[in-house]
Amino acid sequence: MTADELATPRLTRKGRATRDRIVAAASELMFLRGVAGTSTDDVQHAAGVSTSQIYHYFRDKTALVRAVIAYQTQQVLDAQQPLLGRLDTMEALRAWRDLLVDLQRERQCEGGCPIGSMASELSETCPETRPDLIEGFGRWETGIRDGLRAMRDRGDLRGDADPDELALATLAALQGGLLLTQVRRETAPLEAALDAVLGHIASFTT
Amino acid sequence: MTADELATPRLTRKGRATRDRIVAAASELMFLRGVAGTSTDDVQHAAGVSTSQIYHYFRDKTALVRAVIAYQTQQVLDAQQPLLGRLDTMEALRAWRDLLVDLQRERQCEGGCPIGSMASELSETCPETRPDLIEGFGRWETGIRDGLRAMRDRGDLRGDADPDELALATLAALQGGLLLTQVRRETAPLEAALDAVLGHIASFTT
DNA sequence: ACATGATTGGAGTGTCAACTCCAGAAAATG
DNA sequence: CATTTTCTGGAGTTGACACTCCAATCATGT
Repeated sequence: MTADELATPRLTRKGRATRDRIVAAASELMFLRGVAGTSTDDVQHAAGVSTSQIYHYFRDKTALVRAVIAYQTQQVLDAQQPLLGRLDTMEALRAWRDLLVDLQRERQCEGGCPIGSMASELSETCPETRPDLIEGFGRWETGIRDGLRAMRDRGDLRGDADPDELALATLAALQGGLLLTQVRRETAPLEAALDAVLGHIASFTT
Repeated sequence: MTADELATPRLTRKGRATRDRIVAAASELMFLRGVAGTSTDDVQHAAGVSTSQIYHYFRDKTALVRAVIAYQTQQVLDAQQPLLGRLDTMEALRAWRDLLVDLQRERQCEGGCPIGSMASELSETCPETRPDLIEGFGRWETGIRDGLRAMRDRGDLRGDADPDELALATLAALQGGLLLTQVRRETAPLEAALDAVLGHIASFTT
């Protein structure tokens, strides 16, 4: 029960397609230019729809933004699969690290993290989106945490390792690394951040 | 030679005071509501000046934003003194960690990092501010790095510890921790992030 | 086929934002 | 004191933005 279905109870196949096009176009624009930097007009043209359609499928811009957050969360998690689903060995963690670094390099270190950027922009200015952002981060954190828990349950991590805390620290390092990488346009910060936290996790291996 | 003097070569004492009031007011508003969420009108009222004064002291909104970045950088660094100037023992690092956590708690985890928030909002939408943001982060990073270098030079850190990389990782962990703390309105992410990176640094101690 | 409701196009509205202009007050300069 | 420059107030301009409205068109179920 995302915010989607509640807003528009009945959608024909065509309607859903149009709605999806709007969300996809809005997501790309908001990723590139920020939420405030993206007007509904921009979204219209990019999606090839008319003014009224956006307001037919979304109550207001905030509703659209919430749909964009859900969409980007899915995109981000999908881009990390299948690794994110099995982060239960140091090798998997290192491969995941490399994937994240490569992804940033591919896009010339531009844009940062889609979720992180929106979180920063919206946390204070648009409180109603905070639950969506928390959920997005939460799903990400869960992926990391489950792997670490498996490692500890299996005995690969010592008992004094706290998977929950380590997962949170890992997500934080990732976010901070992405932010600095975005500003400086080089992957060094992301690499340093992830290497440090992975090194820390490795120090708990048996 | 900051951007300040270049823009307005001659300032009387009164002029400088007015300019400072504008920057201080803009900084607070932009911290609370973001750059895009702060209009020049808002700044006017908060600073108690008239429309033309803002454009007398700043060529445009971007110039004002650049001044705000410089101001916030100074504020952030000052708030961490004198600790930031002497981060050359694990005790100092831990005290610094506690200070950062306390600062967040004091402001109810709202707002995140003044520099980090602006970096995220402006990196893509306003490229001309990126050098200012890089410099702000750079000064912060330097404070951390110098302490770690001193530790290694003194022999408190092993030779295989890379102070530059560790400093970068520390700043990244801090930024990511602040972002998650801002979204979730609790200090746990910041604590986890800093504890992890400090633990990692501690693993290099002799 | 027909009725119902979803879907679409596009003109229109009110608000608010950044920025300009100009003229007068205050301050520095010589 | 005279003059030059900085400083200030506020009205005005231009454009963009979120959002509304209404009429027309299509899809769907019976």
